Amino acid sequence: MRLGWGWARWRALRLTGDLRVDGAPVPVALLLDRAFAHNLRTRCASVGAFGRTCGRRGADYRRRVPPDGPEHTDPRSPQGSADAGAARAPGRTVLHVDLDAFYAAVEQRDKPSLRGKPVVVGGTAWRGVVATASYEARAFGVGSAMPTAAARRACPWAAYLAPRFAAYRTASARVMELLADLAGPPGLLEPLSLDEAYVDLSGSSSGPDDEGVLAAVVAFRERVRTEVGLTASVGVGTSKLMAKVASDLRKPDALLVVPAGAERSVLAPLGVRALPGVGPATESRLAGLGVSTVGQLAATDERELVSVLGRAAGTALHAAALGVDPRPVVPEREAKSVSAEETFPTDVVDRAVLAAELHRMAGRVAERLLASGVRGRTVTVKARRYDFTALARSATTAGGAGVATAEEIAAAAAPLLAAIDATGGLRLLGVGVSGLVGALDGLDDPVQGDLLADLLAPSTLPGQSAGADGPDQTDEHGAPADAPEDAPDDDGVVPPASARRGAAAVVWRPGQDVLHAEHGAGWVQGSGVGRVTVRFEGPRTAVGRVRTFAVDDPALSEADPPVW
DNA sequence: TCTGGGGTCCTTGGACTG
DNA sequence: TCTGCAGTCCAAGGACCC
Repeated sequence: MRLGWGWARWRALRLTGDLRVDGAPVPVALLLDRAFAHNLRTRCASVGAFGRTCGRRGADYRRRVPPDGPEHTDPRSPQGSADAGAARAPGRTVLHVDLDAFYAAVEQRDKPSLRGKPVVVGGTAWRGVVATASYEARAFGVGSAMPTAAARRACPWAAYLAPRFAAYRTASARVMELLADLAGPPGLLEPLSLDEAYVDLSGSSSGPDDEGVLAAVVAFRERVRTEVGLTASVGVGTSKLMAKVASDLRKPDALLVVPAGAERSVLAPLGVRALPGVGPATESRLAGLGVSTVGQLAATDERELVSVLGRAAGTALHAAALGVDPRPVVPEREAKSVSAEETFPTDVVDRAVLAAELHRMAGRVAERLLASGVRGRTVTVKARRYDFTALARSATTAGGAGVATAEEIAAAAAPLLAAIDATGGLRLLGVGVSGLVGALDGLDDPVQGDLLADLLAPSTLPGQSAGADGPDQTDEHGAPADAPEDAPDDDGVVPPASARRGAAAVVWRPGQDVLHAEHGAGWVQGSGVGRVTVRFEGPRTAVGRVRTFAVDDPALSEADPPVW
């Protein structure tokens, strides 16, 4: 790694130049804050060796890159991004944030005795896999999706823990709040999971290596460290693809910037698995074409890729290999399906037992559908046989009503289960609902009466209603979570911070319909009588719906006092 | 050796419809 | 009335992600 470096004014060690990846020079800007720079010096003999500390993924990545590396045509100077940044046109600035070994890191944070020791979070039953392994455990070859039994053989002295999702959700929510602060009014925030998110800062920057952006990201990482007690890897680039690749490239606890114009030269030496969407099957097919690196993929005729991978994957992968990814950062994404499934401790043959399990899981699905205010048109029963073969049977309900209750789901699923051959036993059974339609869909404004009345009811006011079913409202120390800084809502209106968070139990009664959202968080926003936005959030963040209604009711306009 | 749970998206092929 | 065709919907399965 040939680098120039210096302490930037935001208290970070800034390294710029060519990162040599198995012989191929890759221009990058790498920002290390003080704490990580210290770790780097103490853990590694040289900067060039620090990939060694990154665990299994780093080792896999190196194996996939051929020793001679692909052709490299980067015209940039070793001085790197800053010079180049001044010469190019403004482009998108996208961040990918990934909390390092998230579940295990939360456990180590909350249980000091586990710090510095191998920790494995996942299924602790005989049939289970690893959800997350701490980096100390990864050093022994334990990785995600590995069977728990295999992990125990590889690292028997690790602490094996069952997941504590409530703690993870609390930590994730706090990090997302910090990210929302980072994004600011012009930025877009797209959570992907509890531990990952994209942020689009295009509106506030001139490019990925804009100094203002980098200072803000360094400050964000410091807040994650001090306020949440976790570390985050951040990639910054001109697209989701480049941001994601950058954050994966040097985790954990690193900030890697790919300047505009450097996309192809950064991607070219990487193995094809570095591209999101390339798994074992696609990697194998590409190997059949003699393609093992992204550079080779970029040089492959797109028609050949389409013939092997299909139209969508072929064209998308070819574009990705060229560093092209136009996907926008989308702040609001509605879930498209809700499902529940379970692997039995031992294979089940008894039809009555299977039916009872199916009904129980239908109840779990129904709870989440109701909490999110949606119904589903298609019911799918999924099974895995004793020999691990998987199959699914689905049916779409006639008419537009769909299903939502446990009884409706179970009734639709029963004939699908009956069509499944359970001879020899099933090891897994699941039921899901897709083709979701919101209970609020198709209704015209204005909404009268009960909706707003319920929103204004004391039990729904933020800070007054955190019931047992509400979301976690405390930080990791049990103290009340801070409200985020005031920020304009959709209409540019700034409601009081104290009114923006709450565990609202929203009940809506337009006509005969009743929508309960008390199983999730009802996040109430508003700018006064006349407009109310309700964000329904289910038990999983993936299930969320937002609707805005104009409220046209003279009686309500006299509500005393308006909440905000 | 053993392989979770909850998702998304895509492809393929058949049925249906105009 | 029959056939061909294109478009759409649906079912099933595969691949991938975290």
